[in-house]
Amino acid sequence: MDVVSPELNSLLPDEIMDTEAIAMEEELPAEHLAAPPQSEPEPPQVPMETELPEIVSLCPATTSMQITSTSTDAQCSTSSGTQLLLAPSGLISGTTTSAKTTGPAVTQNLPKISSVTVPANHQLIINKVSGAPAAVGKSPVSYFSSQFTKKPAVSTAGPMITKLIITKALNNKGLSSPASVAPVVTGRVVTQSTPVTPPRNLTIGETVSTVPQNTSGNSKVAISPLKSPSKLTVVSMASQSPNSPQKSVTLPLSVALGQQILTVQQSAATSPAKAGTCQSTAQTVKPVQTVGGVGTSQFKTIIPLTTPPNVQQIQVPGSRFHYVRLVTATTGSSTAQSSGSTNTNPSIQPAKPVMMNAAVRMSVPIVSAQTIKQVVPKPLTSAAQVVTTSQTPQRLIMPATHLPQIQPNLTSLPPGTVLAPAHGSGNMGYAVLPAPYVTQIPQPAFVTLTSSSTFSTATPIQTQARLSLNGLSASEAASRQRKPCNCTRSQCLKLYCDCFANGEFCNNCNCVNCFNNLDHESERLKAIKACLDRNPVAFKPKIGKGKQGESDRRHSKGCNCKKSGCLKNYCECYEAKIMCSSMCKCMGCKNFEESPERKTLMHLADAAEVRVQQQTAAKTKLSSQISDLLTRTTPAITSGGGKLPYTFATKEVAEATCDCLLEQAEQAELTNQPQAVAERLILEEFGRCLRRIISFAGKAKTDCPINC
DNA sequence: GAGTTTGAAACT
DNA sequence: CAGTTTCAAACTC
Repeated sequence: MDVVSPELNSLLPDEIMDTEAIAMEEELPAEHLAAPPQSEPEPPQVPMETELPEIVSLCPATTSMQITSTSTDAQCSTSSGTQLLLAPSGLISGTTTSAKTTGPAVTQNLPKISSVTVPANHQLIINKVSGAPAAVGKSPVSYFSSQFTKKPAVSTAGPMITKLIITKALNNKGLSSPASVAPVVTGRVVTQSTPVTPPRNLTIGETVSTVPQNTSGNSKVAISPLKSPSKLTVVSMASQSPNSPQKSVTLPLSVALGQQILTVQQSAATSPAKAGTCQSTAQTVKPVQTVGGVGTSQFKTIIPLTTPPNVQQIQVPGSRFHYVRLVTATTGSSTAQSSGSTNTNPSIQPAKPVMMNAAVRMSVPIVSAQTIKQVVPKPLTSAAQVVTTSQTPQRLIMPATHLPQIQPNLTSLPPGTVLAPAHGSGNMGYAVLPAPYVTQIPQPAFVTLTSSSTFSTATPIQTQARLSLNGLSASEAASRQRKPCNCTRSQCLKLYCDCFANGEFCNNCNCVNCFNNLDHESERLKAIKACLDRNPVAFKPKIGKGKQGESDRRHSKGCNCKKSGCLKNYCECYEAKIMCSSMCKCMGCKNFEESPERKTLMHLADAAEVRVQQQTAAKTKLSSQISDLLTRTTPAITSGGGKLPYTFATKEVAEATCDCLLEQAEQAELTNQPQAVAERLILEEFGRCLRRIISFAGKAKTDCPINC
């Protein structure tokens, strides 16, 4: 599968990138769109992902549109009749049957879609379908359905841009394990389009095993068009014919989630011939986990959930992530959720049962956008295994119960919002995790994605990608992890709480009576809903990212400072390192371009930063000098079997040591350390110098046994 | 670390 | 929508 490089992706038109510019649901007339050319024969298999010469965006105003992919190289195939159901919000689900299969909660009231990538040789027809799934929301739901229709392949040259989508049809029905969960991964897919070139770097190994049951491939893909993720790409729509034996698919998918890029590879015990095709199969889903990487990186964990038969979701956290949803097709009769029942669009067919079982791990280190690195295979053995490692910011996907109520506001949820199926009830439930203020909060993150089928021994491939986040380098992002909150009264369920506001569970915080955790999911959901009721964009990033870079960043709402002059961190603009704008209602603002106070502050900050860098460099240099001197100095004095240690304390070494001590003293002074602390630091530094000298002395002794 | 200041969020 | 209160972070001592 070919994916477009991040650079190319960044060049995409804003219309495509900016989901806000695309209003789907609300702006569209209620009337149905023309029925998709359902009659048009579908090839048994449809390329799962294609290279598109151009990016297709779904325009809100259009009642009916047809998107055609002219690219070749389709790698994934879907069975005929495969449809994409596009939730207004940009969630996209594919199904071969009807709107029934569409998870109501997912497709409902999600107004924006940025773009869709259609399998090569196929046309994507998008229709608006009115009618609310009975079980779903309070208000009638209108949504769009799309259908892939085969189209003549057109060869294309040069890099193509493909937008994200990872899809998997899931269905628990017929599976032995009711608790199985279908993992859903979503994100922007970025692939490099060289047809021949295998996907690089990030890979999600996904093994899929088919089930003999009636599991014609139905795959739904729910994609959140959240702001940043504006680029949405439907990558895979796979369906497998019911009769086809177990087919496996090795399917590389590149997925860029927000700024994060990762390549997804599906592999199944399949014949090579089948490679490159995406097949939806009955699968049981393994718990999905995202594992955070190292050090400061942020990792997220998805906890295995019991899910309702047809809905599986996974969220890939991380700021610019969109929630992706893998929806299991339901058996036509039972589940049928409502969306189908009310559907007036004749083109929509009942969904076929699909089951899926997979474990997914994602590893997406965020670093440089241009850099995509390494793939490290890491098999997952236990379906129930929940992996998580590191320390800090964790993002958990957890079961929730009342999401339908929140659904209408899904579009307001920030990237990274987590939707997870609820336990028990047949109703769709989600845990909603709003994402961070993207532009404000660095998200050092390593997300590991791995998916493997339960029945397959194929080794999942773990990949990593490094992408820049909000213009921050990896080190910056890592160094600016969110602070633990100290909430005492809000139960961490109000926007006062940074954790909550950023869509994260409290972890290692100092809060009191915290409800922002797995144990209080219902309260948390209510709180989220309340926040969204008050402000539909409560979880959206406050600082918009300018098209041209940082200079265009501005506070969406503006500050309201009165006493701080907007030159303290009380001011959200100043805190975000942006200048106040006309949006602000501040008084006595000094946070503007020509402000002398601001310039002074900036200079001081710069000077301080330079100072720190100089000190670090000086210390490093001195250390290296000491080491160098110790290695080069060869005193003539020897004793017995070797040189006496003190003979290494030459004048140069002594001077360098003194420099180190002075440097340490200076640092202590600069940081206003008490004298006692300063003395201790100096002594410790001296100890380190001595150890180094002794170490080299010992080394020299052993290194030159002849002379010594 | 305790107390104060500040402005966003929440409430009326 | 404006005024007030609540809240937690930022800041000061």
